[in-house]
Amino acid sequence: MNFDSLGDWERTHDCCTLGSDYTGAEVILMGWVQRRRDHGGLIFIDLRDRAGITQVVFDPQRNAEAHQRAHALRPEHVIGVRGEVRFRPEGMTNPKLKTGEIEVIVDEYRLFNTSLTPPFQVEPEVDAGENLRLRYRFLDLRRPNIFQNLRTRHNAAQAVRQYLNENGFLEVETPVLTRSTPEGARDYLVPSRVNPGKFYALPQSPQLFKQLLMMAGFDRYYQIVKCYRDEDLRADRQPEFTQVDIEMAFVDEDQICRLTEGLLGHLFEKILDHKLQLPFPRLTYDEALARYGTDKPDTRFGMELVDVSPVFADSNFQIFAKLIKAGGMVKALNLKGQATLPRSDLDKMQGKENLVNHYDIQTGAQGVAWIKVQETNWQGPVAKNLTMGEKELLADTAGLEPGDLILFVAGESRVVNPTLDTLRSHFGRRLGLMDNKQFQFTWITRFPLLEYDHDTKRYLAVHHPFTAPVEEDIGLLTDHPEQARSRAYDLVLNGNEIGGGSIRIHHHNLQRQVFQALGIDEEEAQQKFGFMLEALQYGAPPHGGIALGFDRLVMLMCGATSIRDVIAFPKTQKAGCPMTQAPEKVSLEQLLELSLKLDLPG
RNA sequence: GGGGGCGUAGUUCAGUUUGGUUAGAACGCCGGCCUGUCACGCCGGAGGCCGCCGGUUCGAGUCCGGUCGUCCCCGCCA
Repeated sequence: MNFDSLGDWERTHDCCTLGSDYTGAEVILMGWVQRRRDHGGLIFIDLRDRAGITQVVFDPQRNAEAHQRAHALRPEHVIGVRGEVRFRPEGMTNPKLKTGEIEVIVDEYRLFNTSLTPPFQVEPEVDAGENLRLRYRFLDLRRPNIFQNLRTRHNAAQAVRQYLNENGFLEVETPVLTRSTPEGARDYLVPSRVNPGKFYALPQSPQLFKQLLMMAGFDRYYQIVKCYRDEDLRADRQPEFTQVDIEMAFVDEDQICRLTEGLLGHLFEKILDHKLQLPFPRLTYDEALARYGTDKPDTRFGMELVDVSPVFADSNFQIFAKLIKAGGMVKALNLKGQATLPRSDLDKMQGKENLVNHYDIQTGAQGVAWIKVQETNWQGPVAKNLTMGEKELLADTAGLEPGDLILFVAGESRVVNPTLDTLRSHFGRRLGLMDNKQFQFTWITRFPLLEYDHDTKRYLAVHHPFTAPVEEDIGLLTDHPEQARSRAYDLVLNGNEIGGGSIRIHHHNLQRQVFQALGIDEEEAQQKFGFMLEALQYGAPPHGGIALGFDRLVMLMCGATSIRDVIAFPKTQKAGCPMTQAPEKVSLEQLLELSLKLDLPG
């Protein structure tokens, strides 16, 4: 096959622009062959570029040679055409195309390149397995739907920059090769050739650097930045991901929340033409857990959890009564009007195995009890064991009406809450209460500062070790560290954690006190965070910030269900890239240079 | 580390429950015909290590064990 060179051709338009007001114009278009409809006589080509599709026509009477050659065109061949824009004949317009009123009749055509038959069809409606799509990502990215997502991502990044620039923020880059920090996620490590036996770590976030920028007096910093965490993947987790990282000096929680709300308001208006309701509602961590069973509630729908322990504490329903006496609780989920739910669905909630298999509940819950509330009687095994008074109390507490189905889970809070959270999400989705055109933000505040880790038998920072405790709780650090609340906040959107931050510690003594509570002794603190402790002694201003998960945010804005759909070249669940085959072995020479020796199991 | 789903033509899938002729469909691909199609149409054709290894069996796509890949989830993710 002979290829043509570009020659002196310059594109005049993209494949989305031309319409009836261009008729008669001579244009040059370039792009990929989407489809060929070869009538033997006329040949129609759908020409595609990133902007759209334009139909071009090869007519033997217009140019016999071009028409003859066009028989050989195949999907994904790369061509340029010079021709005239003309109206389509009466009744031949295609309302599905933006350019559907016109077509380009070809006077001259150049074949720039051919394509092998693609492993999957490069069309929006044809689905292909994700592994194949990632292996041939360059083809997958030609499809308009995934390209649109990345365009939205680009626009979103620009809108973020615009807003923050206008609000006095400086974008500052921080190192990607830095030192390993002992707290938090597993680090990605990079061996140092010039310092044998020593390693850099890729940053889990620019946390320390952005605080140091505040200490440097930069006042307002931001960065759209890659972060790296060597943990297992999920639909909304990649080993490298992007944060909108923000830090401000001389601010408290309110100011950071307001700034974030302004930023997101700007972003949603600019990108989706969607006006957000500001300010966002706030829930304390304790409230969120009580009402939704999770610290990242989906507030697009109600269906809140109700603590019904008082109903059962002294009831004849022995299973529940005993669990409560043992320090447990009974919480309920009132599914309004769902008394018609088939018995089989309820049977699938009985027993650990059923819950795992049918509801993806892996909390260790033994089962879910239920009552179907009818006009005259209440159905279900629980109802029989309740007195009239208990029934009244229950109806009152849970707002029961005829036609309702109420689900109960009893036990320790760490089982009850996540179980009901999963059930609430399950039915929220199933009953169509999760409208992904709706964007419900919620702040979650007042997280615990520390939590006890049973494995390492010490306290760990819930957020990170530089988070300030609530002032009146500082006294608790020595004797009841688990009771101290933090000045941390998360931002939740439709049940997804899309951001989090805190007011930081800016006093040397308090930082040492928190390290102490974390079981980090003076020597270790000096060795690992010495530079930070030092900086705190040279006039550190009050400061705080937030980091937004940019991938998740864009995912939700695009209506996607995985952040892989908004990342150009994402990784699979085993953190591999099917296209480049990364990660891959390296040569012995490379290892030697780094003073490394492999010691593989098996 | 653990639980669950999937793996069959280039692709998306059916077939596996209950083992038994030559493993099917659609789209795609190849050849031919076709001057108004746009999911073009019509005729013809090619295309299979049923993920891999082992076992049970007279016989395995189908049953059993293992393994690899992929997806969802738990743990983990300051």
